[in-house]
Amino acid sequence: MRQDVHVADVPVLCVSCEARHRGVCGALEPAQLLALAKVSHKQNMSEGTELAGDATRADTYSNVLSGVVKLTKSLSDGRQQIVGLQFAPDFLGRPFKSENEMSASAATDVSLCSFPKSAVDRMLRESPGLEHRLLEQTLKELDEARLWMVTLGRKTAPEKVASFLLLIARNSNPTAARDAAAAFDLPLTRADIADFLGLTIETVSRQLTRLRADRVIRIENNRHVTVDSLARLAARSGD
Amino acid sequence: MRQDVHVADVPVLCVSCEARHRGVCGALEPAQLLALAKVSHKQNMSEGTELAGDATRADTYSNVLSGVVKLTKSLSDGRQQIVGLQFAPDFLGRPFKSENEMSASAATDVSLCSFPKSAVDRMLRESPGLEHRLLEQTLKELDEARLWMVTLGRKTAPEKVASFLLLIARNSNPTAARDAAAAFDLPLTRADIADFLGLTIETVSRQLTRLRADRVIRIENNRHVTVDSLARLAARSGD
DNA sequence: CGCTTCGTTGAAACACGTCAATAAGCGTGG
DNA sequence: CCACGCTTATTGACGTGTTTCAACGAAGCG
Repeated sequence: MRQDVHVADVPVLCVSCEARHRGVCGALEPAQLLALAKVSHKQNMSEGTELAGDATRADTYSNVLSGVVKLTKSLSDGRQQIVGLQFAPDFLGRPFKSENEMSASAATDVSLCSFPKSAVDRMLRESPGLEHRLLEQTLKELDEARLWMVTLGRKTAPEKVASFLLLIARNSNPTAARDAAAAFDLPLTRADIADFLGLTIETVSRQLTRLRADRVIRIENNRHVTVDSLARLAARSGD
Repeated sequence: MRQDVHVADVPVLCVSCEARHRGVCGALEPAQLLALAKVSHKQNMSEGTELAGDATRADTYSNVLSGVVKLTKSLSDGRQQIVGLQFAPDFLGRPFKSENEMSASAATDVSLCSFPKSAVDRMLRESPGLEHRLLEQTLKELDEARLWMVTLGRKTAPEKVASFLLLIARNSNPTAARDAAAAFDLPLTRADIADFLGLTIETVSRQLTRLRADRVIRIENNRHVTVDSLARLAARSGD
């Protein structure tokens, strides 16, 4: 049985919030949670909304409550690379810097819980537990980023697409067995997938049809993917 | 004037150590530094030494005092990707995990200051300042990793090689002006550069000779590089 | 029902990889 | 100091996976 704080102590906003358990808010004392809830607000953004621009002033942090946020970096001539995907209950924002160094936008419809940067920064100074949670998430993201660097640098197009599908499959059902089946909606358009994998739209499309022709996946309505054997998909992911 | 702790309070080992100023040790109280120094030891490793294997037990952390450490990940068929380079005074090791998830090896001759994992983990729990430093370094590494993802995913071979040279140039002289000249030794072999850029040795070599033919760089003894104008090099790096 | 966006498919171009030979650097020992 | 062998780097010719360019199809939306 989980020892939970008495519900009466928990702000309404936070009662059923995932971030209070698995996210950074879990590190806060009831009093702190209350203080933070007073200045935070939930907001729903629709697909495509720009949440933060590259090199713009960042004055809020957020928790992702649902949906997927993509972190993007661009070269001057317009080439883009998605450098991270944030799922619930990930924390969004770069502590200790006042400028964003990448742009964040809603890959799907998302709902966020946003806080003024200053309030969180203050708590960060007062509450080591919060900083600890943040360190753990940051280390997790660093691990993921480095893992993806292998995909970007050393995998072939077929392997890249398989790796991407596996990533989404695992994220949409973290507890699924290694050799189970899976079904999920792709949170990204073909263009986004291409930007995430360092490929072109056309190559992504070709690899998807190839996986479909080989009966590794089925696709309905362009977005819904069914995988009968994750193991068979994993066998094509290179690692 | 820097307010420094009286030298008498500082362990001999640490007196002239860069990590005490710019590295994580700067967060420690004199007493903690002393305690840590008792269980730490300096060691010199020659080029090529394996410092930590993928999926092996990690029981020490280290500070890089000099030289360059490369962090590598491999696919099952032997393809390799360097996912990070650590320079002095970077901290080496993955807190909160007992297994390494990548291999670390000495790209050049390196000297390290190593500590038992348990001792640092204890201090981490007691000293929020240490965890803060670690969070800042981790965030810095995450920024760098994501920046490099753009290089891996979206840049051409000529741009990749130019980006690499810029990275090394900036790291060997962080204060150099944007349009200054630079001269440095490459800390990596061509094979390592290829593994860092997601290219083959041959392509790296060709791009280097092309930069040389275009008089952007000069190379002596395969390792020593001279750049007359960093701006001209940067113009070829894509961003 | 047309318009627009998104995805698929094909043919051709090209950047990078592969394979193979040569050259250069470097430590070792005569 | 040069000869030798070994490793590392360069260069060339060729092959191919991915991109590019272009046309077409499908789905969403006013």
